Amino acid sequence: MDERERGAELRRVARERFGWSDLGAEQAEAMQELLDGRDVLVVMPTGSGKSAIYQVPTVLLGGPAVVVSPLIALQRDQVTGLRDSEAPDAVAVNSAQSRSVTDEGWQAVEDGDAEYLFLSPEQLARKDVLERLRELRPSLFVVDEAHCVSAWGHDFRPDYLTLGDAAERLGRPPVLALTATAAAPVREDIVEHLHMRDPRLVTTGTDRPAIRLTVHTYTDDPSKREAVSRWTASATTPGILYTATRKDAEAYAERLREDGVDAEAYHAGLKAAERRRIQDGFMEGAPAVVVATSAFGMGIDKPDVRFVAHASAPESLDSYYQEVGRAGRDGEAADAVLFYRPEDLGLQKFLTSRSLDTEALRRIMGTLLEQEAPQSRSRTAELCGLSRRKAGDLLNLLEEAGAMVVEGRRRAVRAVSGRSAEEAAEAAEEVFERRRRIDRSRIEMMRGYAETPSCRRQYLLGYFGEQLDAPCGRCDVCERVADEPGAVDAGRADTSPPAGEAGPYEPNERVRHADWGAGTVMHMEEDRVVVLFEQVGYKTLSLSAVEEGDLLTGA
DNA sequence: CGTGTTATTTCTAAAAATAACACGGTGCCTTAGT
Repeated sequence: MDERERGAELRRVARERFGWSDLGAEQAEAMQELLDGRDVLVVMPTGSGKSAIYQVPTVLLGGPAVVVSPLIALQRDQVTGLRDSEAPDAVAVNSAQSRSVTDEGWQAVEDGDAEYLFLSPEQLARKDVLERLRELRPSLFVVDEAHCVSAWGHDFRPDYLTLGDAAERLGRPPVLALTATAAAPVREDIVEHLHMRDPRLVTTGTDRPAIRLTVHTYTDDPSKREAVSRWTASATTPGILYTATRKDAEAYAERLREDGVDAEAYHAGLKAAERRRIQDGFMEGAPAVVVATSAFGMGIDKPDVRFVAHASAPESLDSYYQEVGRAGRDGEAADAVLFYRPEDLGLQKFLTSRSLDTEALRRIMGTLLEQEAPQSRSRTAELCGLSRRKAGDLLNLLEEAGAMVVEGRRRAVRAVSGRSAEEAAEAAEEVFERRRRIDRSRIEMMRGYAETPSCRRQYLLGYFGEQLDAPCGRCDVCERVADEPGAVDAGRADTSPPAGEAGPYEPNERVRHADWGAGTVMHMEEDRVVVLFEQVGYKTLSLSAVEEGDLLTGA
């Protein structure tokens, strides 16, 4: 079958089985690549049909799709959605349903009655689950919300980092990673840890022009709180107000209710039933405002959210834009407002600062070096007297440092010879330090967005590796410039280098810094340049200082 | 890292300043006992 026939076949299945009359160019392209057996990384906004990209090819490939999904609630929604359609059925395997439901699910997939199997990364860390999956000969390995690999894998949910091994143990079908937003370091994390091979990148672009971007800056906490409450109380609903803590979520919700707003707090400290009630209610229109920590939002595809406000800044622009992206999916105007106080970033610094047990790291490496044959991860943990969880974290670091490899169908771990435990541990510490530097620099980019004197959308898109040639005209900076007396180009915050007069650096250009090594230019402003360095993360440099010291050279 | 609460101190007994301390986000899973 040539490419054209396959395209027609894809469209026929999409129409007849799923009721989709047409496929987007990017959707079709990604599906074709999968049918050709290639790995694909898809970066597309939620609501643009990312799920279709695996659902349609699965029908043609003749084997079930294994779909990794971060939340059980999300799995449930997806399974229900597929059951209610003409499309093939789906089942989930997780701890929240009874044993018999899970057994029936497995049976349905084994009998060919269901084509999609949803599970969490934790399920895929289980030997029995992997073996059962391998016998199913899956045709696709799909990782939904793939930014979780990067956002959660390094600490919160370490099993995200071993998904690449899981894919290999179940027969290594083509790997598809799906996410709405992913800046360069996040994409690299995804590709590396899912062991993607020469992946095709398919993206529709990150910009959401209908969302108006605004930042309000405060010097003290009480006036910020007052402003947040007032703004939210008078905003067009439905909307989401994000807070940094559970306590703040409760406090703001209370205050808004006093002001007559139908608002409810949402965070991970609530009972599951309560969370479900609030989320379902919000989808139906009441409450009109959800005041939430970052626990709220994944999988929420409500078209008419009119605002996403932040009572304080999150730890990265990745998280910020992920949350902001829940506004205005219907394409109508929506607001993204950040209430900013520099001090708020202190909490984010705390939350992202994990510590490393260097003694345990040396112990586990020493144990690995003593082994004559490769051992399983859990056996290694046992030998060192560490929890499976902690040993897993350390092994992930050692693997990234190249001090340990995972081999064979059983994915046993083995030390790489030629280095002492001390040397290997130091290399792993360096990997850890590098990540910490990058985490810190991501916080600094959040600061940079809040404090930029130029167009916010240009800054934001530059962060995601995309270039917006002219200032957007739909952010507070652009609008402020338009209001200034003597504004020439009405409505444009044109602080970027004038067109035609090329600045010294171009976005995406590879550069090298005397101290920080190799990097990529992300964003240019009149007198500053933002560079993403491989070893130290994001840095904002003054152009005059760069030129004076000859700090950046082409690479 | 910053904030709010509690404990301690202080040019010596009532109040105020300072120091010490606790707290802060995201979800799987497991399994015994109602």
